[in-house]
Amino acid sequence: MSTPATRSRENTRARLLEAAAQVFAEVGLDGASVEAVCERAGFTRGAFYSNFESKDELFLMLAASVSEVRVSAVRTRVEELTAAGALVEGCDPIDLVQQIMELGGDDRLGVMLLSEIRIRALRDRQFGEAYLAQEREMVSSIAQIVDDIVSAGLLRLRLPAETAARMLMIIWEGMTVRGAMAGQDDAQLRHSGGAELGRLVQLLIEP
Amino acid sequence: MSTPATRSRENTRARLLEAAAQVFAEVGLDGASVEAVCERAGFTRGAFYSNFESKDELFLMLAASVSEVRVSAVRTRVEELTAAGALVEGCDPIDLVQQIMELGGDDRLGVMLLSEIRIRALRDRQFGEAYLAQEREMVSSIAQIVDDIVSAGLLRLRLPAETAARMLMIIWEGMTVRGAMAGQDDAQLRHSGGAELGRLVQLLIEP
DNA sequence: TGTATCCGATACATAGATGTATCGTAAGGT
DNA sequence: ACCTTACGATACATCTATGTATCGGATACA
Repeated sequence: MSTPATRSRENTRARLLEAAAQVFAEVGLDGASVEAVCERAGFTRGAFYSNFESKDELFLMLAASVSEVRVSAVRTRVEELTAAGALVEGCDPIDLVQQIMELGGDDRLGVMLLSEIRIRALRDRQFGEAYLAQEREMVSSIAQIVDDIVSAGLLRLRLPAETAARMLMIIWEGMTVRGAMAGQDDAQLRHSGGAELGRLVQLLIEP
Repeated sequence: MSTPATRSRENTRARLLEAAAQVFAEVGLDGASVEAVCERAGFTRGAFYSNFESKDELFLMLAASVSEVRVSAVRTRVEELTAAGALVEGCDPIDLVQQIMELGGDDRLGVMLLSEIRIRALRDRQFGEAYLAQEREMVSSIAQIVDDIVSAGLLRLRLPAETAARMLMIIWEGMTVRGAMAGQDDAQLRHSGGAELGRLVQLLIEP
């Protein structure tokens, strides 16, 4: 009766979104034909237009999904760490930051997809607002745990927590992107980016 | 005889390159048709294919030109500052960094074009190498002046100059991109980015 | 088993982009 | 003044993507 959203329909949409994530990452939004996405998902365009209005609508949904996943991943991780009492005397702040940063696409394709989203945010005013809003959420989640550590008296910052968190995010992004360019595999990518990030952390905290 | 590269031919190529810079920035490499570029330049596609082999070739030339301009702009500025003896006792390092960073496209379109180049660097291995190489040049130019300041005994760094320079570049890029997203006009863009950059500088130097 | 419905496949009409081949014209040499 | 060459415009053939309209089959329900 009231469409319980047929099981297989949801599945189709999910597969199309997944395929789109890959194809968009590989060749870009404009470079990707609807057909290419469908082919990757194992469908024809009939399935596509039955589920989405246009390539653009699909992209917006995908971007929203990616954002939501990233933000909530960071948030739950922060909550876990806080609840699990990881903020004890001997904890290594560099390690903590890396643990948080490692969530969220730092594989090669993930970086490319995020870049595609970022460039869309640059071109599309409205989309840009949403992108920045989502980023502020992430920053504030990170700032929160930083603040918790400071409040616990484990260390002191040379900057406001928000500012520090923003810098961490930007440096993290910059390093992952450059790592992906150097064609390193994912493990190295994580590691080399982490090294630089560690230096920034040492910079941020007061000895 | 030996084609002295007719005056008007060089001019045509320049106009096409300039138009391409605009159009690529606005709608992206894949989103831009050859025709759109030609129209912007006031030509038809006949002129285009008479001067370039493909859109891709044009893009590569444009990217090379942009890189070259940026690197040499920074380099000559560094030389100017060094030669002019700007590294005196009372100089403000924050100001210096901002002066250097302000060169190189920090207008809205410039940011978008650079992003387009960056994403290409992510997708194309060979191009990525070139991109990173060019960036290393910039970083080392910046590191040089930082080093000069340190050598002059005006201040001390908490990090190697190269690392500091890299962080400066990344933060600068991150801030300009986010500024452009917020839809600020160019002046504000420069300013808000500069503020954050200033904080990083204060972080980098030892009090 | 019959039937209604939903969903994805197929076929088609259309639009837009690409690249090439040809043409006209303006500049330069003799 | 004539001829040649260079350069950009025009016209055309091809290809690819898009979106829609229609069809076929599976599934749910009686």
